[in-house]
Amino acid sequence: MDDLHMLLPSSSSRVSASPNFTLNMVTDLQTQFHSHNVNHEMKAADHNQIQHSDHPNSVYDKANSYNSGENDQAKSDKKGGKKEMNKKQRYAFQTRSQVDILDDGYRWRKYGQKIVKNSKFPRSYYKCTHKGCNVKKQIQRNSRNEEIVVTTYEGMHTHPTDKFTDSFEHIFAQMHTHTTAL
DNA sequence: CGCGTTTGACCAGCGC
DNA sequence: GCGCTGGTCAAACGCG
Repeated sequence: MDDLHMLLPSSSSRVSASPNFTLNMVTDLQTQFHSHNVNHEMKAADHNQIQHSDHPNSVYDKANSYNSGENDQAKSDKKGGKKEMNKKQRYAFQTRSQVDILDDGYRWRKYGQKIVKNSKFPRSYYKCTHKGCNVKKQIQRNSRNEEIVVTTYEGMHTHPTDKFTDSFEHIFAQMHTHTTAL
């Protein structure tokens, strides 16, 4: 669990020259961890644990019954009858950043924002804009620590990143250097 | 003009 | 059944 609480020092998240660079590191790291089988993958259960560590009455408890798959399908499914849910892969991680928007190499379109209970900050909902890719993510700032941004990914991208093709090793090395446990 | 954001409305699930 | 809450839609709007 410790390795899931990957936080960048705020100083490195505030690289003024290229703020996106560090943020890219954070999000892409998760992907890389996944592909490297280092067990940094976080699923719904882990996700809840994380939230529980911050909010015993986490609103994320409902995440386990999360019901949205492909949007159009989900919509018709809702009308025609419910299906089993809980099938979508969800990955959550926390980053320490001054900005909410993590540029992870994919293009996202914001489709909603909600005030959620137990949080001072609104939760933002994004969809991947790539054609045929239904990945979503939620971004929410931790109400107890404003520096911490919780990002929840749902689904797997069906396409490579639009950018960020630089050598990851360099970034990965830096990430290890800056990673701290909660 | 195309794409992304904002924001109020709507809907479904859940607890009481 | 009702109200609360979270998630999504979609029209209006902004920006390059």
